[in-house]
This record gives sequence, structure tokens and C-alpha cells, in this order.
Amino acid sequence: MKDNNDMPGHLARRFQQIAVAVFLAEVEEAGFDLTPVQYAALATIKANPSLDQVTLAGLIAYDRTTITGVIDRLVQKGLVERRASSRDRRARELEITGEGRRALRKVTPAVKSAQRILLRGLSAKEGEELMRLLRKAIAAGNDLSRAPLRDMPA
Amino acid sequence: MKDNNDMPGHLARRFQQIAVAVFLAEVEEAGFDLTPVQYAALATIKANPSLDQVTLAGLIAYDRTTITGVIDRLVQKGLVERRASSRDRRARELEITGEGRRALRKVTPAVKSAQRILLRGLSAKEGEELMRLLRKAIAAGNDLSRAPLRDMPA
DNA sequence: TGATATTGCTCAGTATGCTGACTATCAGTA
DNA sequence: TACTGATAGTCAGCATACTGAGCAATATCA
Repeated sequence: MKDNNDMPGHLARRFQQIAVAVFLAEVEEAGFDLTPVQYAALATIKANPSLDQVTLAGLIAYDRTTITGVIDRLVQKGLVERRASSRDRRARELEITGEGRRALRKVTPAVKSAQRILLRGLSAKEGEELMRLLRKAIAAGNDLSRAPLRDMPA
Repeated sequence: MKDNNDMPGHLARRFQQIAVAVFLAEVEEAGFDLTPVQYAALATIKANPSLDQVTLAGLIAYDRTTITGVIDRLVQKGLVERRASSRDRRARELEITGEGRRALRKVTPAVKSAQRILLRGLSAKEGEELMRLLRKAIAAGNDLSRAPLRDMPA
């Protein structure tokens, strides 16, 4: 435990640091200006029409206070619309715009490329194993962060 | 690739998110107010007397612009001293204080505990394998981020 | 129904992390 | 030595993430 490299927490930070750098580089090369967080939100909004912000946050494990700013920026870029819910006047319904759909479609190859680059030091089998172990560790720790992953409410 | 759980980048973010939450919770329970970043900096400053900021950044893979604020806060807490270097008037030499040493010693059990909790969903063998795969992927991607890990200069 | 608790969202404040720009200094070389 | 390039550090600006507080609206239950 002397070395940082023996600390899973340090390795987590480094891996995430590289993941973000690779994502941004690939997406920028494809001519887009989207962060990993914005991409995940946009994809999830597209897959779940009329989603409210809290449910969105749960689906991708963001803090609800973080989501506000992320949506602000997606709205400002014209990729998402935010409107009051008719059923619950506290809630906002989110909808992807046509431009949002186009951006999502066009940027997807860059996102996939980023995932490949992130695992480029590993064999296919090792990459699978890494993902399996991460999923398992994350599942066990899900409720330890303020922003746990949550299912769609019934 | 439909699911976020198939994206290593997403898993990286979640794992790091949980790692930080666990770290802060354990450290706070031990009665300290130190972030993961501050802890790593403090431990590295202790291990390398008269370190300058750029070398410190390289040893723990921080951006040099991030280090400035981290050191500011460590200095403000009285855990580190920052003084001008005599050899190079551009550089600042960093030194841990007595209080910094005490804090580091007392907080170490909490840090170790956090690492165990982070891997609590995995067997010992799986934990080792996860760390091995992370190290391998990180090594292959080291130069893809603006703040790569660097060795001590000779 | 009326009091209470909960929920959806926002905001202020703090701490990473990054880009890009700038100053001061140092190092190498013509 | 004067010029050029590289280096150490800081700063402004932007985007996550979090804590804690607050407001408005809804849900629950005595």
C-alpha cells in the first residue's frame, strides 16, 4: 500500500481521467462539442421520452444538483427541450430535439471509438473481464454515493 | 453498446464516483477533512522532501494548474509549507509540516479502510485482477491525458 | 380536511480537472 | 552576450460533482 498503484481509488481516478480525455478528443475530432456527461444524458433522454430530471439522474447515476447544469447546457445548445410537466407541476419533462437526434447519431461512432481506445492496452478477453469486475464492484458500492444508479420507476 | 454498462468510460466514472464517496466518508468518520487528491499530494510531499510542484504533479498524474489550488488548501490547513526554491527562482519547494505528518499518520487507517470497502463486492483474487487490469489499461493510455504520470527526474 | 412528510428542482458554496494565456525565469546557442 | 525556446507557476473561464439549504407542489395519513 506504499505505492499509489496499489490503491484501487487512485487507479479509479486515473482510469476515469484517461477515459474523459479520450472521449473528448474523439468527439472533438468528429466535429462535436459534447462531454461524456452530456452524451449520456442526451442518449438517455432520447431513449425515454418525457423523462423528468430526477429519473434521468437515477438512470445514469448523476447527482440531481449536477443534472440541472448539464440540462441547461444541452438546452442552450438546442439539443434538448425542457418544459413543465402537466401531471406534476414540480417536475420538468425533457425531450430531445431533431438537432439532438442528429448530433447523437453522428457522434456515436466517435463514442464507440473512444471506448475501444480506452481498452487498447488489453486483449478482448481482458477488456471483458475488466468490465465484469467493474460492474461487480460498482453494484456492491452503488448505495455508497449520493447519486446511486436507479431503475425506471414503474 | 446500447447499455451504459457496456461502456468502459461509464463504468470508469461510476467506479471513481463511488471511490471518492467512500474515501470522504471514511476520512470524515476518522475526524479529518481531506480529499483523495489532498491525501495523495500530502503523502507524496512527505515521501519526497523539497519537491517542486511540477514534479509532484507528474508523480501523481495531476494537471499542473490543478495542483496550485490543492497546495493552496493544504498550506491553508497548515499541513504543507510552500517556499521559493533557492536553485530555481521560478520553482516552489514543498515541505510537509509536523501537523501534516501527524494528520497523515492518523488518517492512514481510514484510507486503507476505504480501499477495502471499494472492493468489498469482489473476492481477494478478483480485487487483485481488477487492479492488474486497471494498471495495464492505464499504462497504455497514460499519454492520452494532459496530466500523465511521470517518473522522478534524475 | 389538515398537518406532516416527501418529492422535484434550484441555488450558493467548495473542490477537482481541464484549456489557453500570461509572467518570470532558465537554458542553449548563434 | 543577445536571441530563442523551454520551463515553473499562476490565472481566468468552463464543466463536472458534491453538501446543504430552500421553495413549491404533491402525497400520506390521522
